[in-house]
Amino acid sequence: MFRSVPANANFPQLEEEILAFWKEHKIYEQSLVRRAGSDKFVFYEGPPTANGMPHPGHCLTRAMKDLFPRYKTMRGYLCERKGGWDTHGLPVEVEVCKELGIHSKDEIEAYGIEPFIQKCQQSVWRYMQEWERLTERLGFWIHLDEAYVTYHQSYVESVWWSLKNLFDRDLLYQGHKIVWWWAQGGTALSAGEVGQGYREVADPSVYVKFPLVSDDRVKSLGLEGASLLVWTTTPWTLPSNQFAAVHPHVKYAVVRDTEEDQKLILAESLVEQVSAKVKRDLHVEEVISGEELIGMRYLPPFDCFYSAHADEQGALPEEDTYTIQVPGHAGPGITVAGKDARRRHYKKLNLSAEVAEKLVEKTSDYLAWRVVGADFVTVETGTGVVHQAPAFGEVDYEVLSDERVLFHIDKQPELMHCVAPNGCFTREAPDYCVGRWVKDCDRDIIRDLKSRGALYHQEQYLHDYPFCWRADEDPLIQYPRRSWFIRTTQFKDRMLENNSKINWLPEHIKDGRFGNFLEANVDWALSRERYWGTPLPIWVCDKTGQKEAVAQYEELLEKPGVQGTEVWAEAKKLNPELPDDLRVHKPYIDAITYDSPFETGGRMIRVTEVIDCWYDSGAMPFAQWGYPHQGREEFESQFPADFISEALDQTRGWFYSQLAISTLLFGDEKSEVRSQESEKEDGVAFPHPYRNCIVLGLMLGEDGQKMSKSKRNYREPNEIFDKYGCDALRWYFFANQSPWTSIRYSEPAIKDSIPEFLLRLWNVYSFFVIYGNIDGFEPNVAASFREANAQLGPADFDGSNGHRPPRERGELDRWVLSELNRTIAAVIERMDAYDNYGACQKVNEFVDGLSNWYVRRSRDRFWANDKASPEKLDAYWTLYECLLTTSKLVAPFVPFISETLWQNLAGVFGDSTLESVHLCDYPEADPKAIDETLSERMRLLREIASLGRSARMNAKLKVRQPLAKVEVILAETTHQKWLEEHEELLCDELNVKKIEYTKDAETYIDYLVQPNFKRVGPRVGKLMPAVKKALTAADGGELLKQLNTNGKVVLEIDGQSIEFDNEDLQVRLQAKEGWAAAQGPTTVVVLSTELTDELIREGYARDINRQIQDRRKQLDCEFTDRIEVGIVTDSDELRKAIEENADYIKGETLADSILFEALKGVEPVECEVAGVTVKIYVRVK
RNA sequence: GGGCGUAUAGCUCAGUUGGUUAGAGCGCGUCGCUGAUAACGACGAGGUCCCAAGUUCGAAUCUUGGUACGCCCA
Repeated sequence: MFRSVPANANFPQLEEEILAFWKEHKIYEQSLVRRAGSDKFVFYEGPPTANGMPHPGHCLTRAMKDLFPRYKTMRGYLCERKGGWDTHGLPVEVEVCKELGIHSKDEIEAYGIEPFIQKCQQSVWRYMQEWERLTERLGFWIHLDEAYVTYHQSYVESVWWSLKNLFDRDLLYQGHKIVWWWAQGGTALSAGEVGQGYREVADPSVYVKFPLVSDDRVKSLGLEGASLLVWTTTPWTLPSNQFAAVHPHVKYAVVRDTEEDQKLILAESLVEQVSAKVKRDLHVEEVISGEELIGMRYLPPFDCFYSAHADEQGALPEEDTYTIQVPGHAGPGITVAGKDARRRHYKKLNLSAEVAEKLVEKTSDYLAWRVVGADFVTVETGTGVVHQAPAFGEVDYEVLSDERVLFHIDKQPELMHCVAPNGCFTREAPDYCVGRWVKDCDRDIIRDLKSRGALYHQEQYLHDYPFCWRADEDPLIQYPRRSWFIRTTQFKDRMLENNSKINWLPEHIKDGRFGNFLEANVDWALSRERYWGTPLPIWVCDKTGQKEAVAQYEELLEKPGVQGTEVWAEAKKLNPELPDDLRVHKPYIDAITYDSPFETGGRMIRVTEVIDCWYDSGAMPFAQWGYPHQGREEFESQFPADFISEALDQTRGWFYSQLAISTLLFGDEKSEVRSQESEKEDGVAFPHPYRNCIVLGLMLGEDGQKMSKSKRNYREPNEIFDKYGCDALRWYFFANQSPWTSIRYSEPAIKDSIPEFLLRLWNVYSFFVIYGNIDGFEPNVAASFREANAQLGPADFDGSNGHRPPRERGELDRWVLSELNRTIAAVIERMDAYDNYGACQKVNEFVDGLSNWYVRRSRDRFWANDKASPEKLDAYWTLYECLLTTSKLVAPFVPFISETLWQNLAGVFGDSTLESVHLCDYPEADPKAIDETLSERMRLLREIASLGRSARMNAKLKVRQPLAKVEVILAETTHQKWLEEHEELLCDELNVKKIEYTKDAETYIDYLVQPNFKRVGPRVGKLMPAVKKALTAADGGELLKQLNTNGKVVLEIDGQSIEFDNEDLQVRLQAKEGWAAAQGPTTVVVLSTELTDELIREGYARDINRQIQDRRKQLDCEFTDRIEVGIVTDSDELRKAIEENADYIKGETLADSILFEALKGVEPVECEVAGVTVKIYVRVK
């Protein structure tokens, strides 16, 4: 006996039971043990941060991360799943600050870095339990107890190792980063913070003359005495000017201002605008292309640095590439682009060959105060000539960086500026500015320019400008900070190559968002002037400034003259609870110093910075194992990942950090680690660190807006689990849309998963169990296998009692088994392509067919009285196999309901079967079971039935009314004979007496012959419309006749004779007016609507039958209760109908007798049948 | 301002290499079934495939330009 199935499935409750079962029986662990030694399928968990509550978006990610490992495990792979937590970074600090009610770095330091760090460490786990519970409840199988944690010492040391590797290869360097700077508070602001502080303000906007230096080139172009007209909205940055930028492909006009008798250079398209502003005529004398201006020198408006450096030149390398030695490093040195760098730079700017050639061939150039080309220059406002102060603009700084790489590394343009970190001018600035807040000096600077005649025009300019979000009177400025960088740009090509081998889903990420991002790669600004993060493991000599990197805490302790370890020791003594991992963090690590190897008496002191927490996450492929200090074997066997999946926002986050780090560390011949992939014959180590990546869309709230707690536009995941269950949620994620569409959270849609799929499957299962139990269908008695751990594949039942091989079973059984196997094949094909959506559609179609065709058409067999009839047993065995296999098929998608099914259906075998469906192998399609012809035939049969119903509907003839016959016209008669053999089924389905396949179809229909566009189109090209017209105009029946006798049709079209064979033509059928008919593309069904009295009476009998059944239900009859019926009616016709069909009614309703009188002591029901009122009495015996 | 994506039925979404009746579910309407039954099924109505131009014998699909929305960056 199967366990009886509850009438109302309570999915959430069933799921809780399954969860308990999994836990108790360690099913996940067992699923791994079973695959020990199998090929690996490597999955990486992108670490979430547990310092916020999980929301439905996280459910999607975690469900997707669960699906493929489960699938691959069932397919025979060993897929270990190590959890992970991201723990460092600014968001954690911000949380703690909120809690402490403090903001600035000063306040943090006043509070004390030590307690602050400790608070950060605790805060990281605040919502840990919620996350763990969510993970478990979702059925996400992953090892949480062995999760990697980014602040753990082993993890930190692994990161250190990688950084030392980069440092030693000179891939880690110090440079400037332009940040949004709150000068009054002395701190940089994150993008998020800056974003909060924008408001509209009016700033002075000035047009300033930069006179050209009269060298030969300027003279030869007749530009002597001309000035560049430069525009800026930040006058205070003018003293720090280093370059003027033009767009190479913008036309610049040389204009004469007659009033001033002065030549000016500005973008041609802006001449009119500027002229209107200054209310003067500007006479265009000449127009030249921007690229011709490149390289011209000018006098900057202030002489803060000019006199001292104006004549300085740097060498432009003549070699394509050259090698430099890294100070303090032995070895071959590193290769740097020389002339190649210039070629690349000018190519990017799209310069004409001639100009580019000249620039590339130059051997030296001035370091500053030159015109440079830049493609960001626009001609919407200003003058088209842009003042460049690289210290105070990120874009400007990039110009400087670009310029630097053109020069020989010995002497490159340096960053020049005259503003201190407190936002006040330094002594290099003009006297009247020194020591004053920069913005306060704008007016004096303008006055100065005016007095010297350098100012051309001035106005107010309205724009959005950021202010500090906690001191809203303080404008932010962009300001350079010393920062550590990783030379990722040197690896751009390798990263692109690596990227090109990754299978991105959706595909457009590869060359779109991610590819573009890689193309625009800039060096990774690694350091953060913060507290809670992996400390940058670089120690600096206080005498010489020389540096070295350290890869391990142990290594540090072994340094000569090491001091400062007592700081940690004391803290630990004071508070023994302190996690040991903190010793590699600030402030303890900062205390550790040692003797300098570079100069006697020097001390090595750690730099103060921590690193970007994205680096932590990107280091996860090796750091999760503590590699290389430990876990070497694990890393090597778990790299690269076969599969990862995160949301779109990780493109510049985890997807990038992993790829960059992996390419830098393992992407080059010199790197010590070779991935498994590199053993392959082509020697290419790519792709790593991941081969397949599903990029999930962002999940929006119910209103289409971003999910937010305050808007309450989504439900807590737990509410969904409790209400609908997690299978419903999972199925909604997997089966409703491709995973990369940004999906709008929709509670009704989640709810719909239940009737649409889960309940449908459940009902079939429940049907099977109910009747299987009634009939005593017991596969355990019949089964011949005795092997332990059986998975109940089809072969296991061969030779069982009452079990016949499918080929001996009826057609419907063979059909559903064929569909089952086709589905298996399709699902595997889709899932191997990481297409869960396609797979789910296939599953859904099958379950629908199983429920709405197989079970429905098999009811008679299940209800047959003879419990031992072979047909009945066939039905049970077939349905049993379908359900068992389906439970395996859907196990990765809906792990709970599938487990419930399995445990009951396979449970009858006790210990000889696997105790969980998740331990089973995924089903394999049996090609022998697939019968495509049968599939096609059944599809046609169902289509005819559907058309028949449609025709009935149109003729308003309900199915309960029997009809004499229907006629079916097929355009394509291949399967007609087969269909004729299934007349009974169709008759039953459509409630008609006879089906006829009409020969002289033209009574009912017209033939419409159309070309097969796909075939004929390429052949006839432009004649296509004429062909279509000719075929439509011709007599379709005639064409068909020709086609049937000659195998071809020849038509004369536009003077050309064109031949069509069978496949070139498509025949459509069009029902003629006046018939109760319905048409499909190739089929028409016509009803014979004439009703005889006899047929009408049979319809009445069916109505009566229905009323009695209804009464049975009202009376809560058992399926097997027998009854007595009394019917009271005035209608002779109805009485006759009942008499004629008494056997039918008795059989259907289990009535022993039908009397035409009231039954004593029985409450009648009144209803209307045949247009008259009838009283029906039902007595249960 | 730049990059990427999205736009298809009232709603949520599919739509293969361009091929001539554009699909599903929900909702709505009509009906059926009544031994899966507080379920279930069938049938139907519902579409300017965002707009415009182009390529093509043929465009939801390809190209260009717009519009709206979203994300990322500035």
